[in-house]
Amino acid sequence: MAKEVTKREENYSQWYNDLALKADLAEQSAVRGCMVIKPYGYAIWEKMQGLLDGMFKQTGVQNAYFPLFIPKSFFSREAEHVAGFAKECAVVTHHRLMNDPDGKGVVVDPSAKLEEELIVRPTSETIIWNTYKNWITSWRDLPILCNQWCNVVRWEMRTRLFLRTAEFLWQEGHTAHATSQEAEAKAFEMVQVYAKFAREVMALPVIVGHKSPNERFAGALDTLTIEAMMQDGKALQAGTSHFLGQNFAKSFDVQFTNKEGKQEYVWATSWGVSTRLMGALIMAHGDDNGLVLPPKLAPIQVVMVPIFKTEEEHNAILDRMYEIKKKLEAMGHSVKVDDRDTLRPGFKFAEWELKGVPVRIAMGARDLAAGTVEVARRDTLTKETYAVEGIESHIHQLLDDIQENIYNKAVAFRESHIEKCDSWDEFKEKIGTGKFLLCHWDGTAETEQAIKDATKATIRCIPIDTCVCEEEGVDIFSGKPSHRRVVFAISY
RNA sequence: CGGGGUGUGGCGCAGUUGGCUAGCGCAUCUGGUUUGGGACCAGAGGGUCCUGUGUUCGAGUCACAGUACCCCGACCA
Repeated sequence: MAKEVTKREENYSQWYNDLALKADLAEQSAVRGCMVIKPYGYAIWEKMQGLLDGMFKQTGVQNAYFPLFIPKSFFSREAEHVAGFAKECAVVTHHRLMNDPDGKGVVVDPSAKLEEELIVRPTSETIIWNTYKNWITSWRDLPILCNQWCNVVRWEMRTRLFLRTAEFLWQEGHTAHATSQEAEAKAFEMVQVYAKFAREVMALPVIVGHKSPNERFAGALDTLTIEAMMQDGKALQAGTSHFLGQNFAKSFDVQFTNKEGKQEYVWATSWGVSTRLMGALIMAHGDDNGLVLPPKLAPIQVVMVPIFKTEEEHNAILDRMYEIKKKLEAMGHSVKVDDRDTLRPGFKFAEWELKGVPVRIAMGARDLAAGTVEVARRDTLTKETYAVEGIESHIHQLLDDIQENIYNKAVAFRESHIEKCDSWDEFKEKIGTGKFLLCHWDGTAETEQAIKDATKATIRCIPIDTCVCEEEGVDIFSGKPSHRRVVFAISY
């Protein structure tokens, strides 16, 4: 069958790659560093999109769309921002192809050189702020709360399926406010939206916190993040929300007349999550049998596999299954009846497990006679037999249980891989073993850099809600006084 | 861009000190038997051995160059 997924212990990278490819989520594209998201994988992304979008709208955010191409000159407006992105951009230099005069194929027409090069957006702050300039004149125009779902391109040196591809899908929210306080509050509100989504929908426990100055987004005054732990103990930044201050407003000269009639620069935020969340899902919940999807994101929540010997038997079982399907669908669940008569049940079981379907219902001749079904849950790989009568309410409850169990399992994993650490020797020893370490830090970039150089570990965040970290102590590296612990980890 | 590795039917691989008709497993197709955890038997189809140059009577195998991909760093959502 060659469908088995590599064991996690042997090579985590390989395991992850196999899982993403074999579970039918994606495949490597012919274009370097890019990926093809297959229908099954995209269905999961669509669910994420839909649920997130609903949450955004509840906070007053509206969707809009801005151009893919950004004139090169826009990037030179915000000095810090360009330093963060200029090195890894795809650049459009020509607008026409021609037949190769020397032979076959096509070449770039040298006469079609662009006056000014266009950059394929790596993020849209610049073009959006250039646009906002036209939208904002008075305090009455504020706030502007826009989000766009789009693709962006960053020419990364090394790519990794879902986690770091040259092109990826994401949403980027960009807001404009009259006051610093309002903008900061918005940045905070949005990171909390991400945390809620991660915890309640993705069943992914995350730590919310501030980034250290070193790890901040290029051009931001403050970056808020949700940090998740993968099953190898490494950290993954799953979403960010930035308080941009007046940096972009000043670069693009976006001023408004306030209530006192004075000109003032606008305050900004931006925030985003990407298809990297798909990577988080795979790495946080997957096991050696394949993907484990939280019911709220599973494109198929319940799969039904008939077990039969004859066509009559098959049809009889399918009839019963469609009845159950109808009831479950009426309750809002997505159900698939696997009526393929060319494959054996064992094959189907393995295949749906690989794809992470939360609940499987099997029904054979014995069940048909007894009025029962076999219900298997993906998260625990356990099976139980139930009466068909009233099965739908049981399944309904079971899906909730699975959602909760997957989350609890991930929380338990994280709790067992996170600890306080107050000794530098201990830190060096433990940080490489797949743990988050809560340590005192003196707040300086120098210390952070020194620790990174020595161990590759970075400050993932200065947590604000997950653990009690406000306490006096001394920096683990420098020995200087510190008022709180921060999260150190090796990251993706 | 540095260090390492790999390119052989759709996928995964073997191929000895260069040797005669390039193999194996999976997948595919046909027929039959099967069907409560990835079926079995029989038969069939499918290859510019990454590209180029060289060495040689003879290259999948050796040399050089190029190229693609993977892994480890630096960079990053």
